[in-house]
Amino acid sequence: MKMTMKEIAKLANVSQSTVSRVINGNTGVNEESAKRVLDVIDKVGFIPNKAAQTLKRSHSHIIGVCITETYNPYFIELIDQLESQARKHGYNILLHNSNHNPIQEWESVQNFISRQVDGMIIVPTGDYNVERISKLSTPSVVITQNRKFLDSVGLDHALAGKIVAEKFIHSGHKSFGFIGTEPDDKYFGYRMALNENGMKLKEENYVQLEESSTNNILMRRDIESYLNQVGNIIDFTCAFAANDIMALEFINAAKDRGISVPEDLNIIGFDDTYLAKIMGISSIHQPIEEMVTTTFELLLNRMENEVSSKPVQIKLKPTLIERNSSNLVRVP
Amino acid sequence: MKMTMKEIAKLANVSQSTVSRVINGNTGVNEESAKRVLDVIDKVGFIPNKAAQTLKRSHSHIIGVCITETYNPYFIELIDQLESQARKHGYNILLHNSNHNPIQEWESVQNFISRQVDGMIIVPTGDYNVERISKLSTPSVVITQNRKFLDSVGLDHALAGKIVAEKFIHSGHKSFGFIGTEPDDKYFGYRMALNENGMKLKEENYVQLEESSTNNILMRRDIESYLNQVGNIIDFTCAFAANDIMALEFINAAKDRGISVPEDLNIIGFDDTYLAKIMGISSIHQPIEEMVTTTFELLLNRMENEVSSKPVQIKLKPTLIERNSSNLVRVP
DNA sequence: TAGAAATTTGTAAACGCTTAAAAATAATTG
DNA sequence: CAATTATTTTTAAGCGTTTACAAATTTCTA
Repeated sequence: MKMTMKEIAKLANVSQSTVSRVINGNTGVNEESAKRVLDVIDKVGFIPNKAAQTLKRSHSHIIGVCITETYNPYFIELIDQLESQARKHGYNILLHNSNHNPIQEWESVQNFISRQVDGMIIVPTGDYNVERISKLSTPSVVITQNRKFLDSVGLDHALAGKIVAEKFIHSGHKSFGFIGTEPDDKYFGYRMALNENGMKLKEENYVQLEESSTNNILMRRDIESYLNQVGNIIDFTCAFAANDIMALEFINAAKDRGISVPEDLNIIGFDDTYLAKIMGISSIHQPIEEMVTTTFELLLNRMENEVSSKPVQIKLKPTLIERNSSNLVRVP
Repeated sequence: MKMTMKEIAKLANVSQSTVSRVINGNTGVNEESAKRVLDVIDKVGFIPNKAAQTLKRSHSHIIGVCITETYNPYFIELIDQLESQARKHGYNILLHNSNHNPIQEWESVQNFISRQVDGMIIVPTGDYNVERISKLSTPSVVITQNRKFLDSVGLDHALAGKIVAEKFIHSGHKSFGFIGTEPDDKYFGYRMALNENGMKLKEENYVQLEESSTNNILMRRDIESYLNQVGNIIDFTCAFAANDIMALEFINAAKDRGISVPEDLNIIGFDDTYLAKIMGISSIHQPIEEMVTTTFELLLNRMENEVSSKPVQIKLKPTLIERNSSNLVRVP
């Protein structure tokens, strides 16, 4: 049932190379024999073997994608964009999930190489592998904040922190919180902007979640334990959460203890996923479509033009989408 | 920089076939030459070309996965399981999204074939392509309710409907609603169980959403328009929603009009995604991990044993996870 | 209408690997 | 130690394409 070009050739009474020519756009093949070939092809249903094509042409039209998790809906929107834009450019996606594990990430990269991917798009687990990835001959771009070794596209997280800080200050808040895992650019940008405005982010107002609490049960547990620790008294009237899930979980946990949002507490999330949209949570918008478009521009450029210029770092501007959770009602 | 076996062979002073043997598990190759080869390999960093392997061995160790959408978080958990279980079995995932479009779905299948995938896992757009897929020589299994032409694994949706109906009846409800797109097995199972218990699902209590409202803005709009149509008077005290997003959106829309859940209205969703978990929505649990495990059992069996027995249909049992949204408080 | 030019077709090598079969080498045995 | 047998290595063909090059056919030109 699985046909090869050779058999098509025989059936159509032409040589294999003619069949090949017909398939790849007809250059210099007579109308009539082309038609004969096409007829045979669609009668017997021939589909060319891309493994052979890849071997011969030495490119696969596959792009390897490695992300770090799927729990955060942000990644889903990313996958979605990646898949559809790749298709638009004639590429397929080989999808891997590193689960934040650098070893798994490196294995994925090796796998990509062995599959002769034409390019890689990686949401890195950290800085562990980026340098050696940059040494590879396969072009890659990284979706994240600045990485010096590779083309990268990401959001200006520090600016995001600043925007949130200023929004809170402007609303009249005086005490501030932060909800997240390890301190990152968002956090530093936020804190710095507060300082610049004569405000302070107190140590004890950092609701720190375990890096590994990548699933909601653990995340909620971390939040509960914070709230217990402070005796259910939240010292801040507004907080910036490192992603929408955290924002939502915190809102829920607070609500269970009689603290309501936005009346007693303002919250701004991050990513602007559909979670935020559905639940009316203010959030920093990540322009995912634009990020992916840019990613492909960089990648296709390297792939098609074999350029080996200095890596370029693209930082997109965050915007604050205001919804109900940061509507000052009576807080300060 | 990209090495081939030939070059490794030269560097290690052996023939190509020896290199090949070393790579594929050493059978009948002398310790010493094996070591020499291995040394060269890890010095120069050789990674075998899988396109060539695929061509020669005529299998790719790739499984093609085609889903219908990514908006519903259910699919994400599915992708996640699919990817990790595939990897566990030594396969990679080529991911496509048909966006509910049968034409795109068929293109994906063709693409899979041309890439010599060893198997396909498909969440079908409907019945459009299943028959011709079953005619292909590549084994496939479909994740959905019963399909006669292919191995399939899915939940017993009718039973899910029945479980929900009985739960509502048992709680003392007298008037029932349904929120979903087109009528499906869930709906029929729900309605039938109601009838069997002397209850009725009124036509006007079917909150019908557009099939295409696959993104939240449209879904919310459909709900709003239903509520406006009935003058904000909801005639039912409990409703079964075809997925968790619909459940959540309906709860939010109702809440905005002063109808609160579970006090005035009980809601049970479907899929038991993390949305339901985070928001405390009762939901019919889809045992995704088990579904995927079963899927791989079926697929690997066909792939490895080349069996061509009758397609088997596996129907898993749904379970109701009760949370706050169906806690009877004062409704009937 | 012969010869040149243009078009169409076919032949064969190559892409990087695996593997059956042949060849070379080493180990065993009477 | 020659003959067998067992082990290790190499040779070469082939997987299904693409493509440079040569060969054949058609079309044009004087």
